[in-house]
Amino acid sequence: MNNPKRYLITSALPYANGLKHIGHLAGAYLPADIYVRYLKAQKRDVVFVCGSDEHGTAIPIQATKEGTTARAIIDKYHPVMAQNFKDLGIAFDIYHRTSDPIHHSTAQEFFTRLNDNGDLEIKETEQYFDEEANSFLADRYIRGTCPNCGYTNAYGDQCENCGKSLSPDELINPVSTLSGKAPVKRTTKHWYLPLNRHEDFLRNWILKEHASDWRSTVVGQCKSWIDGGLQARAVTRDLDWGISLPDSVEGGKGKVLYVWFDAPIGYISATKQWALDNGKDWRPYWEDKETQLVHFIGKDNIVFHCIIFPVMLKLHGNILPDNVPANEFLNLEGDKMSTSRNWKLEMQDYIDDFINKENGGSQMADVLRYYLTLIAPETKDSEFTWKGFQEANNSELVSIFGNFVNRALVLMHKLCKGKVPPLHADLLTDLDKTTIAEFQATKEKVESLLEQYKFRDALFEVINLARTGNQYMQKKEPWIVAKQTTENGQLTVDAQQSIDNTLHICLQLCANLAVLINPFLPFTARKICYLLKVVDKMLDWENAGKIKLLSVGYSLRAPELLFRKIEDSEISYQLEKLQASIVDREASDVNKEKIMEEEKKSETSNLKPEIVFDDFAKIDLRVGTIVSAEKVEKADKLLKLSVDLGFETRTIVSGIALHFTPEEIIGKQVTVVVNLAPRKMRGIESNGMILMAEDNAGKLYFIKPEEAIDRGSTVS
RNA sequence: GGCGAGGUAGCUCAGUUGGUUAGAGCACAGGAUUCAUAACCCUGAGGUCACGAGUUCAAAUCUCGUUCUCGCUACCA
Repeated sequence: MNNPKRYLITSALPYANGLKHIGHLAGAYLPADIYVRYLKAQKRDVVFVCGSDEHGTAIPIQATKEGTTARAIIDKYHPVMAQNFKDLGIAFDIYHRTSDPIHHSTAQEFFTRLNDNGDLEIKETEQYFDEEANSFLADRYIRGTCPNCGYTNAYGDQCENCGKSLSPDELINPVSTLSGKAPVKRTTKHWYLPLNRHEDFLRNWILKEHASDWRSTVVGQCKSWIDGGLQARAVTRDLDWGISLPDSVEGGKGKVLYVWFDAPIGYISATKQWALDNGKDWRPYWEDKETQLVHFIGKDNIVFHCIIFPVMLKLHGNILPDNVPANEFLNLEGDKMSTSRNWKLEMQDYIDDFINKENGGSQMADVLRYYLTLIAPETKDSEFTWKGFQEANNSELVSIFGNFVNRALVLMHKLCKGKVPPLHADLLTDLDKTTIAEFQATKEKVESLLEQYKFRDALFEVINLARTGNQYMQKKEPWIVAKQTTENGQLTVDAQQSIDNTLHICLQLCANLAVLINPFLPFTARKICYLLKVVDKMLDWENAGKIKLLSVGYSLRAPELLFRKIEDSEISYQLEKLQASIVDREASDVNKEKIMEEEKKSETSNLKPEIVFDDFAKIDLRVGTIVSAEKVEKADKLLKLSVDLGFETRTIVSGIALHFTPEEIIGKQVTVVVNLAPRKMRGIESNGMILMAEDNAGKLYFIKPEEAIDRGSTVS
């Protein structure tokens, strides 16, 4: 969109169940903030919204973990996250929260409109129900054995141990965390968003219209989803934490909006609240086609912001995003960042260790902003290393940028009496002119790159201008020129004029640097303004490229350093701290194992319901011998076995391929449930089930007779 | 297993529609300098563009295969 009337910029709503790390910052918040600061410096009409995502089942779960209420959890994390962003210079126009009444009403209205228009479908499904607690169970309230790694305490939506995402049906031996009992299946009614109806729209909109201006990772992932077949997606849940369905909806009692549905609507309600606070009208931002909507997110959020939310917006009659510049992931010191594995650098930790220290201050926020922009995962996963952080600071921010500003000010005080020297226009050399021309050239490059969301390259251009400044100063050598004195020790007129021109240009360059660096390093830009004794208004983007930002004869402040060096000791401290967190984690693993053991014990007292002998007798167990085994094609975990039971040889499909190779199990005797109803897996009919035992580590063992016995022997 | 993104100098990354000797910054080496935070400036070294075929006058770039990393997704009685 060329020259839109107004901009609406969003950053992914962080989930209010814990502190966020610098991967989140680099992915969704920092680039958005840079973009917004750039637009605002251009005096564009722009609103930057974000807020805490406070619904979903992880919140009450976290509450249980911390022994408190869901409300207390969000009230605890929301202000901390808001403060973290503020400390790091992320300047949202509003940092809202989805627990706010205005959000509840907005989300309910949104649902109602879609429902009234017939854009939702209602389906009845079976879901796990806890009879004792008299409640349907959200995925997170069901725990059981992970089918992937055998971890016995996996959640219904994801296994914390191996990270695999699950559905409750996949869990082995599911247990309700409310009562500790095994849940039962019960029918329930839910509203669905039929994405499948919108395939043509999505194909056209993403794969055609935005094939070239969206990032390839984003288009690729969307294509993958669309080609995979779009499914109707449940919009409601049986849960008590979240946004209730409107009372007017029949059969909606006890149900809430699924968090994925309400969260992005949070962008809208945040805009409403901002408008209320500022006496504005929120509607044009979401309804006028001349608004450019941009969502900044991490790659894990692509599907929601490019497929699901746009469908919702279209149905509801809102504008669609103009771009969704999703970032890839940021790794840390050679490994993926992960909250559960404790391998991370939280914003709070950085703030504590670098900003809120004696030698810290908000300049240190800019250092992090600088390095994260430098290594931003714009096209592929990238890596944060403490060594890289130190080098970026010491050899670029300190040595090139900070040093240029400092030497310009120091020389000015020494050679120009602390005042901005005049510019003798008739004496400008070619070098002076080309250097001045660089101001404007850099401005244009930065603009062009920022508008393509290429933040890393844009920042490089600014630093490069500082580098140009150093080169310029080196060639002009004002400190040498200052030695051209007359016999009585006075500086010659020529020499003074040369020095005047050189330093005038260097100082104007400093002012330009402040304007250009402002979107990236806002604290630094303001500090330069302070040193140059100009008001922040100078930072308006239209001033970039100009040579008349500072008035001749104006006296400036004594130089102060913009950045300090980061010592080796600070880096090694951080590395040790990171290593220590793993040790902690291992210690907590030991605890986890203890917990698991205790849970195992409690499982023995929490057995499955009692059955009578007849129930057991229904099961026909036989001993058989595996005569052949092969991997099932297109399945990682399945082996197709032929088992000789004496009276017949059967085909049985078993999910043990990750534990055993076909060769090593041929000839083994096994125990088989022979009267289990046949079931097709990956197109192959399985006629029975091999009995396996599983240890704490998730390792599988065959249940078999101590000595080889006749095939077909019964087991009872 | 399927799909998507990626693999380019020691490190972090660029390489537009295939077109001379593949680029930048940092780190490294040598030189110069001293206004400046042992900073700056100049010069240099460095890469079988993951691997193997193919198309072409010409391939980092296009096609096919192999392999590794990350993400999404399927199979688990």
